[in-house]
Amino acid sequence: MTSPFRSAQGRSEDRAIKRQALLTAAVRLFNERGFHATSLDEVATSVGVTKPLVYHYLGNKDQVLLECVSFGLAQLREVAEAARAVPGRGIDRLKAFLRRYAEVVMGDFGRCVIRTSDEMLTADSRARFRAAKREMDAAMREMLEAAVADGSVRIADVRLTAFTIAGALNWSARWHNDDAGQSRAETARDMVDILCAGLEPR
Amino acid sequence: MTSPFRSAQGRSEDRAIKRQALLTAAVRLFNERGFHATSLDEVATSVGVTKPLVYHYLGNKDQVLLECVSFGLAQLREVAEAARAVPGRGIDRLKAFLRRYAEVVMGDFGRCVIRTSDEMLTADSRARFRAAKREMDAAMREMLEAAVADGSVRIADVRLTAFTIAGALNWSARWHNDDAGQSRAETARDMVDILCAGLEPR
DNA sequence: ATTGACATATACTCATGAGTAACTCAATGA
DNA sequence: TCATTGAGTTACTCATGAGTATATGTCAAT
Repeated sequence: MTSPFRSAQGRSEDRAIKRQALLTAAVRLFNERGFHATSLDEVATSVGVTKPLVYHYLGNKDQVLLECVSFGLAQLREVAEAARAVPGRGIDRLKAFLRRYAEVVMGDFGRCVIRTSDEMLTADSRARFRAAKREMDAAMREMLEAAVADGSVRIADVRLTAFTIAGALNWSARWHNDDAGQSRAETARDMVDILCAGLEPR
Repeated sequence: MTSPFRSAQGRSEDRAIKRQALLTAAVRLFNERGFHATSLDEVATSVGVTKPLVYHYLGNKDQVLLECVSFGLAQLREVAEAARAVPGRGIDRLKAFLRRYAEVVMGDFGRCVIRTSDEMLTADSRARFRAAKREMDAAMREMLEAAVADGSVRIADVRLTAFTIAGALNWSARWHNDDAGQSRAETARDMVDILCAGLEPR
């Protein structure tokens, strides 16, 4: 039982929870209807509050979107981080990375990263968005190169292979449906197997 | 030299040319700035005319977009048609199809197909758009199944493989740049090799 | 009790962009 | 030569949605 008199900390936790609820509502609507077709009014209403509150917690529409994609990109960064610690050969780390990458991309914030294209953001936010995406791309290439280096895969063109694999996984953000067919984890596993079948040396 | 007195046919050719010019201008801007961020005013101005003329030739904004994606999907349909006539094993037809598919997807109208998501269209147009996309998906699966049938590839899950390959190729619509790096044809060829390496039986 | 900080709402402003009415002008055809 | 048609324009209407000014209530600390 918590006391009804919330401490300063309690209040700021409260605020963080509300913030997150608003952010999640926003990202869901963005994914469902598209960013431009979603008004902040709708975001607010979907949580039972009014628009100015969205500005209070999250700022203007551009900032809301930036926050959503930043969150998604942070999840992807964590996935890369975690994959580096996986034991085994390069390809094992790579596969672990790709699987978890795909799982994130099928989630709310990951989907938003994929569906958001640069022109939706202001010049400022756009620069940060692109930088974070480049970082992910670099992480993917590094992992490919490490696997090449330890001989667990054979790759002619790392850059193109990275784009190809990323594209295949990213696209699941468009078609995967949680309520039908395989789960995210199953889908991710199978896609990764399909993609990596051609990488292992014969 | 054509006569300055254009015949009825000449005039309707003229009209078709102008129509196409407007459509191309529209698709380029949609790709560059995004559909919602592009006004029909800008489309008109980019060709040196005024907005009502766009309505005169192409109809409302939804119809313009539908026309763009229909054109892109028609190109893809042609590609599928042509690939069926390619001689050789199933995998040869498949590879020919995928290469040309990728090339289309890196072009103006193909890119627009990829970048357009359902919610941008009215319910009516959306239905037609989805139907055409399903048709393409079916074509891709058919080609995979044919290659499985004649033993030139081994595939565990045709549906998922189709999504995976399509995703990898579709994504090039997002990153490929005509003015830098490899040409469309080179890029397409190399992506297809990467993707098919894992399909051929060992 | 009083003050101040924060949460939340009402009720606006303002810009933008879709879509249209209505006009002009030129060529075509009877 | 006059009527018709189609190309193209100007100058609007109208809805929507981003963003804000300002009011109100509520809690916590003094």
